[in-house]
Order: sequence, then C-alpha cells, then structure tokens
Amino acid sequence: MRMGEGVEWGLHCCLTLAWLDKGPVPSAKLAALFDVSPTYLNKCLQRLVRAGILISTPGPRGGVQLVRAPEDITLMDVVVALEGRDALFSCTEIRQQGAAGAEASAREFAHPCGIATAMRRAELAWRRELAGQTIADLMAAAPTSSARRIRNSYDRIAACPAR
Amino acid sequence: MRMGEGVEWGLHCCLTLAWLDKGPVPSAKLAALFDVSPTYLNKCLQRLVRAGILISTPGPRGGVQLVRAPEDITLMDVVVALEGRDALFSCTEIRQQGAAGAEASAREFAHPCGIATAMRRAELAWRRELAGQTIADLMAAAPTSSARRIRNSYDRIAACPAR
DNA sequence: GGTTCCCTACTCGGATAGAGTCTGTCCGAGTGTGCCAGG
DNA sequence: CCTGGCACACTCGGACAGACTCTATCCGAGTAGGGAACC
Repeated sequence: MRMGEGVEWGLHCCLTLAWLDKGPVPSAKLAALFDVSPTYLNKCLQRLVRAGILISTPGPRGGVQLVRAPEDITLMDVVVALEGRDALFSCTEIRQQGAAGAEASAREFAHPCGIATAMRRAELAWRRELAGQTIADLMAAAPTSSARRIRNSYDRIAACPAR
Repeated sequence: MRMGEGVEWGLHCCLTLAWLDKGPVPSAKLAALFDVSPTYLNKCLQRLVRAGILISTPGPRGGVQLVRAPEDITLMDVVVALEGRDALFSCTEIRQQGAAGAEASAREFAHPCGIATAMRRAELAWRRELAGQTIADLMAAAPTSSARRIRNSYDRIAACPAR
C-alpha cells in the first residue's frame, strides 16, 4: 500500500505554479525543473485539470495554471484528484459470507461492520489532516529562498525554446 | 492506492480467534467461516505469525492462536504486519533534482521537504488512530450476539473433519 | 505600408506497451495421533 | 492387558503462475504566432 509517485509530482507542481504566479506554464518545463518523465507528468497534470485544480491552454505560449488561489487548494484536493476517491480500506462484508454469515439474522447486519467503522475512523483522521493544509500553508512553511530559486530556475529554462 | 484485502481478512480472523478463545484453530476452518481462499488466507496468517501476533502449531489438532491478549493487539499491529511498515507517501526528493535543484545550495536541503512533512503529519494522525484501537475494543463494540454466532458456526464446521 | 492568408512550431489529450505488486494456487516438510503387533 | 513402533492424516510453510494497477511512452488534434505574398 503505497501512494503513487504522481502525488509528490503534483504537489511540487502546484507549489511551483503558485510561486511563479504567471500565465500558462508548459508541463514540459515543469518536468525539466524536477527531472521527471515529461509525458507521465503530463498525464498527472491532466487529472488535476479534470479535478478543476488546474486549467490548461493549448497552443504556443500555452500550459497549465492554477484555477483557485493557493489558500483554496488543500492537499486532500490534490490527493483525491490523483489517487481517486476510493477509501483506503474497502469493506467487502465477508462477515456475511461463509459459515459465519449463513446462520445470522439479517437484522444483525443492519449495524455496519465494526472493523470497517474502526478503519474508517482512522481514515477520516487522515483526510481531515490533509484537508486542513493548503498550498498556501506549504508556501509559508518553506524557506523564502525557495520561491526565488524556483523563479530563477524557471526563467533560465524558459529562455531555451522547446527544451 | 487501496489497502490489500488481506487486512480485512486478518482483522476478522483476529477478532474470531479472540472470541473463540480456544486452542489452535486451523486456518482452513477460518477460511470456511468467511468463504475466502484458504491458501491465500494462510499466506496472510503467516505474516501475522512472523509479526508475533499469532503463533502456529503444526500437525493434527494444530492451527493458529493469538499470542497476546486482545487488548494488547492494536489495529496498527495488524496493518503493519500485512501491509509492511512503508510510509503511504514516500518522498523521493525531486526538489533536489533537475533545474530546480541544480542551482540550490546544499544548506537549503538541510530542512526536510515541506511537502513530505505535511504528508507525514497526516499519516501520523492515521497511524495514531489505528494504534489507539485494539481487538478488545472491536469485541466491545460488536453486538453480543456476534460472539455466540461465531462460536456456534465454528463448532458446527469443526465437527466435519478436513473440510 | 497595411492586410490577408498560410505554414510552422508548440501545446495538450488520449490511446498504446512494459514493470511491479497483489491475488490466488500448488506441492513439500514436519508433527501428533491412532492403530497394530508383540510381549 | 500393557507397551512400543509405525504409518497415516493433518497442519503449516515456502515456491510458483495469473491479473490488475502503476509507470512510462508515443502519436494525433488543435491553436496561436510569425512570415510571406498580395493589394
């Protein structure tokens, strides 16, 4: 049970886009900033577009940019967009199957499975923590030099066309 | 990012073993209780054995049983035993790579990545919640009829040899 | 010189292979029990 | 009747395929800008 690598990429990209605060930024440039697969990063950004976090503009001078303000984008938004909204723990109700479930009254299953409830409680704590932090919080927590360095690096690679 | 199905199986088995409170219970009998693959359930139980949650005794009248008391087994123990102790979010430090990392001073990376810190905080909330609940808590939360029903079902299938 | 048209280059977007992990299966090693033969 | 040995059946444990998702890649559709030709 590991999270996809795209989550890390997506978060770094959102943070970078917030710092740059420019017009459209090509996904290829973002990939060059972090030295990751340009095409696969593009796939991840597509999911963020579909989720309404980014907006993309085609053609020359095109790229992606944030739709909302950084303080209105939570980590949970990004995680859900990239990993799906499925629960970590999915209860398949095995308590109702086999010999254990065969001899049970239907009324007993009116209550949700205690195991599922317990796992769900833990998962809600995780989601709550994710929903409580925004891209703006990440910007505030990072050292101030990071923003300038990102802008400098981007300006440098933005000069070379079609890199 | 979904948890393996074995977690659900393992938790139900631990709960069942706690309710039965007998000597060794064959894994095949546990599989029959929930109508799951006997061989794969065996594989999951092996992991619980290696983690020190269960103990297994071979031979006739053998099987698995809980090592510790139900109040000393947390959900986190079971999850870690079955899913590994890897973190949900693994930081690969892409901030140090590519154009963004090339022009940075090494001192800047002394601080841990803010994204990793934020994700780790959420994950710790999840783990803390998991570690705060035990098998005994699940027993207390379940309706009292569940324990009797499990015992009845087990006694019934325990009669048939080698099922 | 101004305007219109076309062409090129660049961008995203979805369809297409490869790798790793999860799920499921099989067979062998080890052990306790029950039976049988001998005393 | 009691005791010792033996064979069997049952259990776990690790080695072996299939399926699915994640990762990575390629190519096509669409668009804006720039240049050339024409008025």
